[in-house]
Amino acid sequence: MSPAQPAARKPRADVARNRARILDTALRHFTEHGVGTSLEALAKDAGVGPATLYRHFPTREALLAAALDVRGEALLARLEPLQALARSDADEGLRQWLLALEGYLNTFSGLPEPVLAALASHSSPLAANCERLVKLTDDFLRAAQRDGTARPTVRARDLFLSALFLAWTDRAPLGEDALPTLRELLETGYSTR
Amino acid sequence: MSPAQPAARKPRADVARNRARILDTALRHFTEHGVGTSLEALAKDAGVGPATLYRHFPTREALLAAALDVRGEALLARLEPLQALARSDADEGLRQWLLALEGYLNTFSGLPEPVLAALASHSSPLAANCERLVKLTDDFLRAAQRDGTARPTVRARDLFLSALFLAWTDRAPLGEDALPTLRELLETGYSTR
DNA sequence: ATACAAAGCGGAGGCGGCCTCCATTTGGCG
DNA sequence: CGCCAAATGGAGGCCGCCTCCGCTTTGTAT
Repeated sequence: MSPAQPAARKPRADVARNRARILDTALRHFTEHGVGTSLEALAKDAGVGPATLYRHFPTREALLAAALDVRGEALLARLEPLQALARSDADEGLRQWLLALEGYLNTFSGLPEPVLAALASHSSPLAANCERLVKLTDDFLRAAQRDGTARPTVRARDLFLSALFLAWTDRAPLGEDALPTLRELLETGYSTR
Repeated sequence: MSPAQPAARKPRADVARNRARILDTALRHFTEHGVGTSLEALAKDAGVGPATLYRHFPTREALLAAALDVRGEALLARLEPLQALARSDADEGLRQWLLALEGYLNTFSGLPEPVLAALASHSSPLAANCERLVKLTDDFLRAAQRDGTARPTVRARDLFLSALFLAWTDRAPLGEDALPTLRELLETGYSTR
């Protein structure tokens, strides 16, 4: 039932090729110039016209979401070990997960902004990605709460936002020790120790 | 010694007039459209050419700093009562001050970004403004620490960043109760209760 | 009052980024 | 090989940033 009655035409080969080129270039440009990089320059560098870029990824956020999915694989690779850790030490597992999350939210400079917007908008291509991460955070949090090492009033979204906050400030060269101190403050806020 | 030898010329009258017009319009535009508002439109609305705007305020940040100084008066008006409160209840004084700070950092939509940048850059027109606020936060914090209601390892800059974070998330329509929960988490992080 | 010069002014225009038509090309299929 | 739908990319309109540069305004000296 999913394909309509007339036999579907095989998709053209250049579509996939162009999509791959664009995504590849996007990863480079987002990494080097941040999420605000010029899409025009990106398209030129990928060897396609602006229209092609916009056809494949109608908005900057759509492209960003696709690029994040690629980078997200690295995060997911770290997931299982952390889950194992959490089973023996829920507190440490949660802490490490939040650190990994912070790193991920820092994948591209300027990423926290659109992520925050996505958290609120619910209709952004990034939203699904974020919700999955909040869900995972919730798993770690629940384990820690069962162990009594995390306060019961804390919610997963709060922790996600805390990691987002840290990622946000990461990019600004504040003092040497500003980040660790902030992490500690937040940790004190959610943990029972 | 401050004026050079030849008698200085009285400054022209239109300079002050234009500056006032621009600043006035800037307050309106920043309030209505956020810190990213079009400076071109702003200039037109103020009845001056773009060049005049840029002569008075060479960068967006300079204009923003001037506008914030105006709005800052409202914050300073709340300062003395809060200081009085802090003398009798340092904990509550600090909490209220941080709330006032959060509100101030939300004066214009999008303000947290440039403020964070200013905190790091040290050469931004906003930097002086920020440092003054950090200094004030330090006064409240020290009082609370003397009273033993604030952890001794916390620093004023951390609290300022916390308020900035809350202001940053304020603008995103997250859940109904997201903000209070976050405030509570941060509060738990810096206080001894 | 008038003339002068310095200071200030604003429009015009170059630049770069965003995004969208649409004429042309590409590639799958018979 | 030829057809045709799908995909492409360049051209171009729009907007915002920012800077010259010729002109006007304003204070001051006569």
